[in-house]
Amino acid sequence: MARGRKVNSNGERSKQLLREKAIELFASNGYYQTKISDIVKAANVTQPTFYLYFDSKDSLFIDLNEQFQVDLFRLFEEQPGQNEAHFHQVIGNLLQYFSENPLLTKIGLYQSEGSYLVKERLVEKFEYILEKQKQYFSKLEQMDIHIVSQSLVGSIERLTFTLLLTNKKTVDQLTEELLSIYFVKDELLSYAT
Amino acid sequence: MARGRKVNSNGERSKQLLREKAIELFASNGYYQTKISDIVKAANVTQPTFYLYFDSKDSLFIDLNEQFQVDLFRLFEEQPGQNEAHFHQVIGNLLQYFSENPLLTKIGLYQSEGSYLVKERLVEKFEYILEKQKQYFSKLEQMDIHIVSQSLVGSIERLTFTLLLTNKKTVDQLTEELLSIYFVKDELLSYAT
Amino acid sequence: MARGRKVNSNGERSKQLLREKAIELFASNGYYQTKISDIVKAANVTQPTFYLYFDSKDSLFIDLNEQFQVDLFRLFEEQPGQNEAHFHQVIGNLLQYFSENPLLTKIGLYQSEGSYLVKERLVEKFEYILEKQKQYFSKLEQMDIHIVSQSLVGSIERLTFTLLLTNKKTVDQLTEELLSIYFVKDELLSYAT
Amino acid sequence: MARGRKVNSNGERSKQLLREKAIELFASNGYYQTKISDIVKAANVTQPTFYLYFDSKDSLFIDLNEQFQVDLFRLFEEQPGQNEAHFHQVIGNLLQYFSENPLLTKIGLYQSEGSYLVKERLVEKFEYILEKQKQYFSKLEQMDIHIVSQSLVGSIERLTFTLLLTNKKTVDQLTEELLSIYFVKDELLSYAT
DNA sequence: CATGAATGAGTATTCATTCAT
DNA sequence: GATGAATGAATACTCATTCAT
Repeated sequence: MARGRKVNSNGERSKQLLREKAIELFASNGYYQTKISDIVKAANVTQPTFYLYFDSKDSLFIDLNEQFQVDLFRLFEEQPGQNEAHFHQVIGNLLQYFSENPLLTKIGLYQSEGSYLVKERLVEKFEYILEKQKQYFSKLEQMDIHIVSQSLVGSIERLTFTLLLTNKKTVDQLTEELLSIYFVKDELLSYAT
Repeated sequence: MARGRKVNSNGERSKQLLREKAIELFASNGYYQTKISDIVKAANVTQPTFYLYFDSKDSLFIDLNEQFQVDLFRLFEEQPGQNEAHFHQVIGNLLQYFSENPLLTKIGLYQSEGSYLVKERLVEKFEYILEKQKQYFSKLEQMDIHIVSQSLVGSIERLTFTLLLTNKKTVDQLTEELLSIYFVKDELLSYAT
Repeated sequence: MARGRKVNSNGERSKQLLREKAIELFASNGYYQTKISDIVKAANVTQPTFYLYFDSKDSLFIDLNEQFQVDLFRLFEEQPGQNEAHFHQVIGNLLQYFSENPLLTKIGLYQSEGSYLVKERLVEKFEYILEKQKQYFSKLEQMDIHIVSQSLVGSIERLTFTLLLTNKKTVDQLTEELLSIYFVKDELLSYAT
Repeated sequence: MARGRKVNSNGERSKQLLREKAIELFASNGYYQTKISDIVKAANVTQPTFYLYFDSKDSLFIDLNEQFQVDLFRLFEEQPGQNEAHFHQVIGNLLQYFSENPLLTKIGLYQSEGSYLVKERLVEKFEYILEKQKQYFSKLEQMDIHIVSQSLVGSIERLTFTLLLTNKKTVDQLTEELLSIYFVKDELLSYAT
């Protein structure tokens, strides 16, 4: 191919394309098995073009992770009222975001070596919320909130990857199921007896 | 310079040593960031020695994973009686094994790209057991067994890595907690009401 | 994004600016460590603009060297009279030029791979002059004119870079000193005895 | 070529060969125009072999320069007696070393960016010696020792490259000539009168 | 049994240069 | 006159693997 500018080329578009292809490849193959050469091949440009828009393979990966984290924790900021409905909403929002951003989620929650930090932060968020919800769910009172939070994050992670991102279950289905595992309301429990 | 067999050297010992060092390094650094040169350095032998005992980096890694899987699923074979105590025991056995084999567990459940297969198999095992236990836990009847199993595996994985392998909680503590999250017995529920 | 001619832009000015920045950078960092991107960044234009005025990095560098050489050897053309004062003047002129064009001097005498040719030509010039001055300096008669010329060029080069271009000594000081090293007049020598 | 050890191969020999070829290439082409690929081609090995023995292109270059400097300044340590003959000897030793190590000299005195430091140190050495020799050479008394030293180093450098390393003049010839330029003894001067 | 020595095949990154606008 | 966008060709360096001893 001749050197120089392509006909109809547009920088922002190229950058976006590279970013998208990188997300796809990182998500499915992981960091180490995704080569710059793969990314540029997928975007139909040459290697120097990659470096026109990104500093390095590493910095791009970090960028993607940061975007994921910013998006994710913004979900916790919108606090409506600390009532019993809150939990339902938080989990729903999380799953909704994962479902809308499956590739970024795979990267940020799976592939990244820093994903454990994200999950730790999630655990903290849940602990905070659970503490406040104790009153509504008597079951919680006899349990270790920290352990429950960790378990919950584990559940969310797994359900997301195996059932949500594979489109086997919907956000709503999983939200309901998670709630009924973790937050059987007292009244509900009584029905069982 | 001197070459050939070291004094006091012993094939089986070298192999074992290499294997141990490989496990340590794979567990803490992952597959891609563990180099053969690191392994042999840690075992104090040279690179060709590695190939004397293992076919390749990859095959050793696969070996380790297979060992983990064999160990793991043997735990499910010892079926005492399909009573209600069974579940408690299965989870206890699993956590016990993880706790006794932390490095192999990290490799087989985390670092390996094939770990998702292991977890799928775990899910199946749990589904099978859960189906049988339905009678003892009325709560289960209204839930999707597959989802519960997936969630349970997620919980186990996370609690194992964050609380068990870090020695923050004991096998018993986590087993209890897991049971009370997932299998509140009917009688227990009635206490809450 | 906006493209095309800048307001207030002027071709000759851009070319001059690029040239100046190139001289600065080549002088301080050398040929290989000066990138086109550095030059255009310093001149606040884009890379294609560079190629609007210069054929290539190499050709610009060659240009600069040629300018240096033309300037330099023009100094030898103005031959007033072949008297004993001539030498003093030639050296003074040289140092004066170096002092007034420090960057070009660094490039033409140091950084360029062709600088050895310049110095060879300088040596020849000095040989020619020295030959004629032999009569005035008996000391020269017993010496190898070629070697003395080479040595003189070495001295000039070094004193220029370490003392003249660093402003530690003036043109006059160095001229005097060089003359007293190389051309102790016979009368002066006799004073010493 | 097949992988693995070559017949009759010997590490020390390979390293030495690489070093020699590197010296040759750095000396004639300079740092930037000498590629690792050139060096290994000349030594008839592959690129990884280079890294078996050297850390990097840069570190090898630095190594060579350090060797040169150590060698060089060792010459100043053997101080026989601080008499008038000393100077003659020091210059002779220097030129002798240069003549015996032409390639390393080219690298250490020319090609290296740190060569200016070496020359500064040489200047200091000469200043020190000159100061002590003042008594023997009345000519020196009226001159600036620092300038004379700088000039001397310039002369030595130039004569070395143009006449000594090209085998146009011998160590002795150049030593004599340098001495007669810089250190016409008082008695000698009187002959001229 | 084990080592010293070497290599094939990558792999990220850089830089001068060029085309389309 | 000048820019945005892109590329060809390097280039240093790495790593798993293998041969000869």
